[in-house]
Amino acid sequence: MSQQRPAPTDCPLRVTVPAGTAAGQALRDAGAPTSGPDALVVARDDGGVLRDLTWAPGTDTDVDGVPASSEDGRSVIRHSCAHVLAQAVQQLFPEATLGIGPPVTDGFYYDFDVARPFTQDDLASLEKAMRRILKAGQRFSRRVVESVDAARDELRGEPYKLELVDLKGDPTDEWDTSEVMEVGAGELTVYDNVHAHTGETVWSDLCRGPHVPTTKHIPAFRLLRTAAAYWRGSERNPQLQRIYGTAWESQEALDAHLEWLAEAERRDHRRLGAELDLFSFPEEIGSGLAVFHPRGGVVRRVMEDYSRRRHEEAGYEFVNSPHITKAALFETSGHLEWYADGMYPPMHLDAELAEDGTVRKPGQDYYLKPMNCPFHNLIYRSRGRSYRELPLRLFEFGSVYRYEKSGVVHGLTRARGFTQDDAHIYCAPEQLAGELKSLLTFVLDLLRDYGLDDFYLELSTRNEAKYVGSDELWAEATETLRRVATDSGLELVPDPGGAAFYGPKISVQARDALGRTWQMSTIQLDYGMPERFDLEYTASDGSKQRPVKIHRALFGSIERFFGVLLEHYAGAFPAWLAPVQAVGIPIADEHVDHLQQVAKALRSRGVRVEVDASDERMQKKIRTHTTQKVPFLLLAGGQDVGAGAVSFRFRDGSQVNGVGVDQAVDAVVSWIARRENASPTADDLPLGTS
RNA sequence: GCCGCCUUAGCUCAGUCGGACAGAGCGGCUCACUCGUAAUGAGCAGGUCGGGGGUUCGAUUCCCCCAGGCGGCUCCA
Repeated sequence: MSQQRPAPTDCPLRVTVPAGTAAGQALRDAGAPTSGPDALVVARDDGGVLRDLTWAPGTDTDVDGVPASSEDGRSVIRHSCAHVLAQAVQQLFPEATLGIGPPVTDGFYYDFDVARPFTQDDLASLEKAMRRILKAGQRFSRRVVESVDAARDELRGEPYKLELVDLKGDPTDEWDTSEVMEVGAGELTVYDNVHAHTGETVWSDLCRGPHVPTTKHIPAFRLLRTAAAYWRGSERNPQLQRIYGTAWESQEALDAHLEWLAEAERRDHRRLGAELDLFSFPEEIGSGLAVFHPRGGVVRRVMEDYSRRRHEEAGYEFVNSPHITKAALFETSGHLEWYADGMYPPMHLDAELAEDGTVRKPGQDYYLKPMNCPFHNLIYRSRGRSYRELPLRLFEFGSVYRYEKSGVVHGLTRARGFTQDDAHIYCAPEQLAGELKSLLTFVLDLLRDYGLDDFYLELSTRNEAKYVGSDELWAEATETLRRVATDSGLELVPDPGGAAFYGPKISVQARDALGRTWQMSTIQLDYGMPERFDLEYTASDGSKQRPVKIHRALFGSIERFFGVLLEHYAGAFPAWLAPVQAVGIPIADEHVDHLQQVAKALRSRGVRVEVDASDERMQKKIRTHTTQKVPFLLLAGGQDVGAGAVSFRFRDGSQVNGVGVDQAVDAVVSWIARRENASPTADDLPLGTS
């Protein structure tokens, strides 16, 4: 079921390039491919820097050829393709000025300042113009600009490029120009696109490079969509018009990528949610607020039940807290100070006016909760705590509401109301490392039980503009998390500035069946909240001590996790989670009773089973329940009834006929009980024909 | 929040360059068929063309506002 993007290849070819010889020449002499998906597009020098193939080292240098089909090769193709796009845009829209045009994961974009936004039709004409450019075989020719002033002069019609030139000289600016591969590090370079025959420069762009030798080395591309984007990523800046595209080393690779995109669209949880009758977002309720239908509700309940059980086994205690609270609680926690923008506005209650209209009683602001943790602090504080109680692990499926900006709401994965599987662990400082370690193991094990098994970790560190607490505590907390993360042996990716205001966090990123990554669990360290709420415990020596708090969500949000699993499984949930686990399909009416008996036996053992007694034809029923992704279809006709048997049909179309009813029931029940995440097929269900 | 696009039956979508009873497939319901592994046939019902305002003799169609959605940007406790 898993479908991945076209895999990059790597077929390194290393040669020694003699001083003064072009790297491309040396590689060609060594027999490097010059056409096809493995054709070299650039070279990597012995310092790891990517160079144009025309680059000629000053001394003898070892270089690697970089094939088009490698990750680096693809990036270069995409970057060059972005240039071709920009050239096409300025051909068709001469007034357009240029922003930046870097390669990104699976593609590239280029930003333009244009009089009117691009339309779909524009994309079609731009693709046409780009094909003409590719066909013309323009050469990408690197040129070092003598001075910053010369560059300014050359770029006088390009205000955004000028800004980049000026920024380059300003090391205090936080905008990293190298990241977007636009302006060179030590010097300013321009790439001229040179006509294949006349040698005339057709178009130029300020750019670090490197680039493919000629536009013929961009074998396949597609423009995908248009969007607006703020210049240099800040909403204080003007919005430019961005065009996204993708480019690949071959038509086949492009086609595979487009097919991957189409598969992602087919799996979109919003689409599957409607098709499988799982949930919806009624307009009447409001943006980002879902209702779960019976079938979605079952899946959710099973997900939650299993999680509950595992948490109980791991020493968690279950608590509950209300959805709204007076403002004071979020003043204490700091939410109103730091995150009021993300909260629904308050309800003002209980105010009373006197006869003359003056306020007699001021009233209170009540807020919908965006987080559960302040409530759990109150539970902790409800009585004195002993060190013997620690770690105290409080767990809640807590519904929270966050006023997400209208443009970011997205199905179940970014909602305004959702349920966190939220736990807060209060422990003594010396328990912290051990608790974090077992916590990470617990989290990963549980995610694996739901069928996700490809992880990496992200360490989010302090956002200097938004934090509370002392430097020492942050440093200590961050170091502790880093150690636990490193010890896990998983890949660790830094996320500077990504922490919440009260502490650093580790997040578990999971890759799904399409290779996409999702942030799942978060483990957050918090010294600040215990202080704000003045939480204490009595230590063994009778002294009062401050506990450390760990915030931890495993699914993150139930809704989001539901959406991720739905896409991961393309709607074909594992049998233990499937809303309907088995459907009985009679060949004719006279076989219904037999299947009702089978269904009764299954139901008595906890299986969610239905019998389709409608007067559709059997073939139609098979189709219906296959498209509904039911894992076990149990057919019965005259032969089965006569033999006291049923015939299995699975999602993949495989079948096992004439299985005795007892054996069939046992097989289904045990498959579900084992929580097998694969779809059952004739091959892996142990069924003998009776 | 910002930019662009979109909203026609439960779902997916035609259609109306401002003019006649707004169409199809799927789904639903009814009837017939009783069938061995992905769509049996026939009939019926179902739409204030997202909501409000404006322009016009006339608006589903043009304009404005609002809501909801989509793609991005920004944001993301």
